[in-house]
Amino acid sequence: MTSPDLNSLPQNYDAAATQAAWYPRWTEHGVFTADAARTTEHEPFVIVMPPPNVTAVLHMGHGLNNTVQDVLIRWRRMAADEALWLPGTDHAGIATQNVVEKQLAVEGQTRFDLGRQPFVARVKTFVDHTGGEILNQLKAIGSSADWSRTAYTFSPELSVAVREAFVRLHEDGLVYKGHRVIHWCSRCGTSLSDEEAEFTESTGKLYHLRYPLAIDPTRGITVATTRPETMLGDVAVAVSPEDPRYVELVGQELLLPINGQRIPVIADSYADPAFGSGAVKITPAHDASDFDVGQRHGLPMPVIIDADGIVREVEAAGGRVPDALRGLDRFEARTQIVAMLEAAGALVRVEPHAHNVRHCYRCDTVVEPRLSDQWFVRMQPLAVRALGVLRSGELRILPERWEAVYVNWLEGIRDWNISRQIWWGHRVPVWYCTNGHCAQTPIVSRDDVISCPTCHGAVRQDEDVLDTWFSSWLWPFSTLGWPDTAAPDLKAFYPGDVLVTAPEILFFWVSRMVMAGCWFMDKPPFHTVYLHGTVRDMEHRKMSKSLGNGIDPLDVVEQYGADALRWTMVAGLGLGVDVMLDPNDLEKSFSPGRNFCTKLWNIGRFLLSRVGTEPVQLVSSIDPTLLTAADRWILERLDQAITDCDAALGPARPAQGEAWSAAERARGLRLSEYADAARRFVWNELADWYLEALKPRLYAPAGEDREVARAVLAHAFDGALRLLQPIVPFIAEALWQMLPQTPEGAFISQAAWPLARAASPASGALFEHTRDAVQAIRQVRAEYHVNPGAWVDAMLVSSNGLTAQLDTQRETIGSLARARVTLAATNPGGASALVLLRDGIELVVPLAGMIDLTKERTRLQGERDNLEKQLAALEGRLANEKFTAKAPPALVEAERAKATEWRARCDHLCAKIAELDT
RNA sequence: GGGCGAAUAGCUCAGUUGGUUAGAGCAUCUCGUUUACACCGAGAGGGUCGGGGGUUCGAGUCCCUCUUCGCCCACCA
Repeated sequence: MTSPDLNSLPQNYDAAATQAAWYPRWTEHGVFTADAARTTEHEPFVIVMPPPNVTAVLHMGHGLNNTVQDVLIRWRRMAADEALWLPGTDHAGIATQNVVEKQLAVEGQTRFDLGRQPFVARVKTFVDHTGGEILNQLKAIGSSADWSRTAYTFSPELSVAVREAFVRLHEDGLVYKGHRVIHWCSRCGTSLSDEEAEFTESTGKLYHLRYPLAIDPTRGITVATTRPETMLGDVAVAVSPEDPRYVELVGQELLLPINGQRIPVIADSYADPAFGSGAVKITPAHDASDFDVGQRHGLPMPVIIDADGIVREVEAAGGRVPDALRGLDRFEARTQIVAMLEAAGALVRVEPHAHNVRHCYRCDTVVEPRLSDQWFVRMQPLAVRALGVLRSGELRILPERWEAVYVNWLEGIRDWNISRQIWWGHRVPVWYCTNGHCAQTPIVSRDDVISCPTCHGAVRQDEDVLDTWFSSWLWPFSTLGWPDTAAPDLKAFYPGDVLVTAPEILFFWVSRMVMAGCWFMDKPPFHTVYLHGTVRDMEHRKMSKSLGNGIDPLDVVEQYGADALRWTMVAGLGLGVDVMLDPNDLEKSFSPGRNFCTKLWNIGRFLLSRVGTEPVQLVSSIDPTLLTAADRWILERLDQAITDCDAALGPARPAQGEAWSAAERARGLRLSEYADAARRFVWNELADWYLEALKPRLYAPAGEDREVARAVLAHAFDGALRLLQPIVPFIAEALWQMLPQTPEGAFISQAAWPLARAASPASGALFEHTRDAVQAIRQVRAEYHVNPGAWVDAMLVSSNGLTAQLDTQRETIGSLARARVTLAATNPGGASALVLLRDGIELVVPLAGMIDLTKERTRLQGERDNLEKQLAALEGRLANEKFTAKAPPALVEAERAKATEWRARCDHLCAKIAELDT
């Protein structure tokens, strides 16, 4: 595709230019586009992107999440799967509405000033103009999603799916309208689900109040509360039926201070005799537990706090709220009521109290439990199926420990409040006849209802919208065409494979997707949930806008390149482990990634300039006898790297049918191990050893051997780039395009994932001796401070049959270690340094005049002492009959062999030390 | 209150069913600009695997316990 001037490649990798050059080409050539028709011949591999909020701005959490997904999808794309990564955005009801409401506030307006239709139109305009920018930002980090399928939870298509799901669940008897206490955010003006009302620990106060007996005000019952303002809505005081202190008071009436209401003392096991006074005030409309008590006892349920958090008589509260308190904010009312209670002598005492208070997950306002009408989904039947697929192995969660959390949540699942009293979202598809005399019940409908089917009068649609998560839980199939079950994409790509996300939304989203998938599609939407860690700063605090400890991924892309960003994410990513980044020192966090790219670039720059553009032979077609020890070694290392990468990443899907076997269940998705294996190959093996060993051959005149060297080199680098492509796609593409064997018009992004060769008898073991020898000579040189430029003599002493083979390595060893290498059958002795290598080979470096006999003796003695200690332990083990009897025979055999070798080494060392002594 | 996880080199972490002399990256120290790379190369130092106890021929790995930290869940007013 490009015909580069290999001699003029810049010394440093130009990330910005490469990204700008290649991303558009990939998309233009449809590299990321999946095709349902091809799934007849290729296994589909599907990841649905967790849709970011449509108004979101890219942060490191997105960077991590999408890098992981991209690595997996690029891996499978190369492995010849029909890989689909389906992107999109979430309309994020409350969050998006809040953003626009803030804009309005600047203009001095509220959404009510605009009215519903104009407000929704305004949000839509806002989203159309500025929303979804995050998807473009994802492109900047190299995300290879199939943008042609970009979905949106509030699109017309997905709206159809949402209605279908609602209506079908209603038909199944799982959607119902309930009148009960729900979590209410008075700032957002809506109810919230249990998951959206987050506990945060706070230190409040516990107020002890005394309610006098109606018949004898000198006696009374003391109750404790953290929310004294709710006392206006108290309808009873509950005591334990078994509590001797109160047994005779059950059935009596108490006088509620301030408003003088008479409330009964009731017996209910909800009251815990061991806590506080053992008596608990009951406010059914403003506490979920109290609501249950109220239901059991048929108590009235006065609502005394309205939707805006203002204290007033809202419902069934006649006379309960004194005029003086009406219209006060709930917290202001608290202060007033406490003062009034104190004045009335009803405040026994106040003490500090640490407890958890629910807050709105969108705006952090203290949640008010409030009785109201809401739509609910009965979750238990759905949860049963979601539990079943985990138990059967059709679904697994990594890291495995999250499976217990998932099970625990599903087993204790409660009904899901899906209605929200906001305007931005899917309208509840229920219509009511406006004719008060008509018998028509609420109409739950897939299609808009224009008139009452019974009286043909006017109808009005339910005012509420649905929880955003009610659209996102359908995401794995609504994005593929559901409810049209004949949709080609749905048939080809459902169920998907892996879901990649953070543990925070396990309940919000993941569990619910599983439930929806099992209910509507009869299959879980994926077989693997991969929960990655959280991006944190150096103090282990979660990165967040409010803490100001965030890192903008686009800054990193600009300063270090997208590949460096991705490398940092992946290389540090142990399974489920948090990623620690330093917002005050980008260099510390991202230089390893950049350095790796620079290194890779320079490996390529040198290698390509030596290999050139002339065609190379296929390695498989080369006569094996022409391969040098180094050639055989690097080919073997490549095979090992491929095996290691495969083992770290896979299996991609359950091998046997649709369920994971116990053996497979915890395997794969070890991204850091994968990155490590690939890096080790290209840097520590290919560059550090093979390239260095090869230099003389590459600079030699043209000939058969140079052709072999070129072929092996090109092949090894090609393999390395393929292994690295999923992590660092830009630089991999740029370099791969310059390899002579790369086909015209091909992209590494869709090239084949490398396969390890079948075991070859031509082993690379000899080159290990070469490396041993080189390292030993270098060690001696460093130890004795030999002038770096000086050449030394080095002798390899081997009395066994390795001599002839070692002879072939003399030149390589010499050039790598700056040594004149000779071979001998016996150690001539003399003033020399000795290093024992493997297989009985000795390395002798005569350093006449340089050697310090005392120092050398100390060094050898240290080595011997250490070895003898290990040997003693080993021989002790071998002398233990229990060990030889019980340990696996193969292990015992290996230990025996080891003992023999160590004994020999010890003897060698002793002999040398003795020689130095004389 | 219940459940779960973590504690291994100065830092961030690997260590697959118990079985080589416990590894990597970064950091540190020494040396080096020899024709790919100083964002590099060569060499080195550094860990009684949180404490204690137990099982076992053998424990970083399994069990108990303690300490510290973290996460999830929960109606104790």
